[in-house]
Amino acid sequence: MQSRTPVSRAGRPRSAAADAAILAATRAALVELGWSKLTLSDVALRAGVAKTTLYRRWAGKNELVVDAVAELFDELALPDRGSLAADVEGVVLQFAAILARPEARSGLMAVVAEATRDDALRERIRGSIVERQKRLVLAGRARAQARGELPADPDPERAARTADLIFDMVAGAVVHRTLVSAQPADGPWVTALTHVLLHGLTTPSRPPEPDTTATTRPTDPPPTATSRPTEPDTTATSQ
Amino acid sequence: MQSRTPVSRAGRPRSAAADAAILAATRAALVELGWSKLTLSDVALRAGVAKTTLYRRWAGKNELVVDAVAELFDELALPDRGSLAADVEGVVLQFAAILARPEARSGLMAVVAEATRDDALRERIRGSIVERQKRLVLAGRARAQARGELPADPDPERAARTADLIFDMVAGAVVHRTLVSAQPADGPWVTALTHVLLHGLTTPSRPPEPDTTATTRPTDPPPTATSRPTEPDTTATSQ
DNA sequence: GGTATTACGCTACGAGCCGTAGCGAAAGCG
DNA sequence: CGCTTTCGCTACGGCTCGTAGCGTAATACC
Repeated sequence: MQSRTPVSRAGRPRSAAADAAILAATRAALVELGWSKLTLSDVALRAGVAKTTLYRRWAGKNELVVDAVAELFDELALPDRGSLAADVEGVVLQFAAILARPEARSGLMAVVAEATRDDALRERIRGSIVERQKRLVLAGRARAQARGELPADPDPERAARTADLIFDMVAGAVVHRTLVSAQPADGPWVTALTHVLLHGLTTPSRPPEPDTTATTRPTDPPPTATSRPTEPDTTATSQ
Repeated sequence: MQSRTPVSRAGRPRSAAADAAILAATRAALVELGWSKLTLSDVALRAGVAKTTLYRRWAGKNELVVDAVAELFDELALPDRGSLAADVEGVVLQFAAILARPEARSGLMAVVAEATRDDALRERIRGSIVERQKRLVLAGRARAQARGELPADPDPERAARTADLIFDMVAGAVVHRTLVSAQPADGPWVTALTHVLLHGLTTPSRPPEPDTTATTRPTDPPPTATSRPTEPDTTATSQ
């Protein structure tokens, strides 16, 4: 992550256990305190190490949190559910489950925000998280093309752009739904997302569901579980 | 925003000019310093007001930045370009232009990150920014349905969910593209996004070069010369 | 086993920001 | 003209930051 051991140098080696303890303590602190109230002194205390040890390994809060959050996304895997739509839904649900965890929510968005003014940090995020998970898109596309569900794209560069687009759409939608709209990315929502992604808005929803009532009505996902918290907000200032 | 004036109370009224100066100063500070290094003392200095005045109007950094950023999004408008695809592209390009501004980038994501641990702040964001701009989705859908480009949805609740989904997909994709992938949401990209949104991945966008000019008409930008903004980066990972 | 080298824990420190309190003065309202 | 509220200013305790210095612990090399 932050230390690549070129060869074994002389002297006392760094404790790998301390690394794990620090990253775990960082996630715990993110859960309890969130980004802005998280202090490195507190993380050091939780991890049972000295504050100076933290500064010897990470340049600051940003880099530490990136590494702590990146570990969360390594558990993503591409299931084989038999169809492209099912595969997409499976991955999106996994991604949503990770984003439902508070340490991922506050940590990820905060470092992304910081990365807008720090090129090195942004590259760290891209290398540690984004590029590492783009494999899911590539594998899913390849499998779907093998199944004949997606047209093969002979142009490799164009295919790369499409993969980037898919990643931005899927990851962005889940993040926005979870963090901004503050609603769960649950089964029905993921189904609707997948449908738009594969067939677009102009194609009516899937026809299964030998209905009980509708004639023209395309089936729709069951009603969402959680209702919306409609909180009045005073907005008055324009300019 | 933070104070709704029920009626004109007695006493010296708050300076509206100070409000504008403070919000402008906040945006300027966001550009120069970013979120984490922004201090309220600095904002007060830039705005030419006392620090205590800031605290009399806003509870803290979070609320101040939300209001400062919210003003940026009020300039969004739905153009009438004659077709749904063109309308969508127009709005998305406007949104991308706003997100290209550094004060929007760092400020918006930072408050979203903070909102993960602050329900009141999240509602403030939703009320001040998100819900206020969802009108674009509703208006665009209505116009497209009037044109016959989209099927009308008789179920209002289902229509609302679809509008939410569209908003999450579009806003999320632009945000992810701009802030995480760190690539411009420019014309070609927006065109591809719009195509997937309307027709899905299973519909091939442009056949691999059947003839000279593409068949699909409205606003068809050339395939572009694949600008790769690969930026050099140190990624000097630690000792 | 001895020595060099590095990591670690601990303490202490100046610097900066936070958020609040108190004061006198200024600016509208009736 | 009083009354009420805001404004600018100063000051303050409290907190966190990031670094320096020191003695100690753990390993590699000879």
